Amino acid sequence: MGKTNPPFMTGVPELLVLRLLSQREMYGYELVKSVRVVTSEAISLGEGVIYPVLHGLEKAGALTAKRKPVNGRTRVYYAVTPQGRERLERLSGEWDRVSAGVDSALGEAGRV
Amino acid sequence: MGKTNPPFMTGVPELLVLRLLSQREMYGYELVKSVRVVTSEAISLGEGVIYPVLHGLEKAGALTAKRKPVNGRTRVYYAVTPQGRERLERLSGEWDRVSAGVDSALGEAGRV
DNA sequence: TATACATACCTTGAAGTATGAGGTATAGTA
DNA sequence: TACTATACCTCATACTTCAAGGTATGTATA
Repeated sequence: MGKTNPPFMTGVPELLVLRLLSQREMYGYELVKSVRVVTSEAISLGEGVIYPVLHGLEKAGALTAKRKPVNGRTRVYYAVTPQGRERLERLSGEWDRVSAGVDSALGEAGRV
Repeated sequence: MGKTNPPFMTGVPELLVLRLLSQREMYGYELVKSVRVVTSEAISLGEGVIYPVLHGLEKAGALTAKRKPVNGRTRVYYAVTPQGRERLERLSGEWDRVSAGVDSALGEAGRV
């Protein structure tokens, strides 16, 4: 259903999640809202995107999970591991390379 | 086999092809080399990427193809249609939105 | 002559991944 | 009572890049 493979989004959720968690621990639902805020509403990721990313990164050893009961509800807080930081730096570098390349191409010889 | 779904690349080949062809007609093999040049070697797209994109865009009405024999070899020159220009503008806007969002998130509160 | 490289087109299989919709459950509010 | 916000989760789908391999001609080199 829904449109898959939207342009330019591949890898973005993982990058944003790692970036946000590198600043402080957060739980999934919180990340969903934070992404909207830190991207100035430019990017909005649903829970169906965030949770699978979180689980995948935990499985890969980039994150650790910690369950905390708060107000009768359970929150799962995630923190970045050293491995996760390496991953963030690698991804971040990739992003810089690709975005610089595209911007360079778009900028060539004036705008359309 | 080969690594698929590389981060941040989804939609990039299409954007670059449309952008390059919006400046002048080119043929596939030429586009392969041009992409490397205009992205300052940051992005390199193989023929296995370029040709399918070209065929897809032609089928979608964004490009027109014109066969020209040159030095005994046949070249297929592609040109952007008005529809293709709309597509370029739409894609270009998407790129600006997403990249601004990511850069904003990466820039928040200092680098890692 | 033989060898290699550049040009120029093409197809195919594989594999990852963002998305919307749907599902469960509790707490607070109108 | 009903609705909204919080908070977790799964699933099917379909799209797309990529490497590798294939064909064929022209040109340069040994």
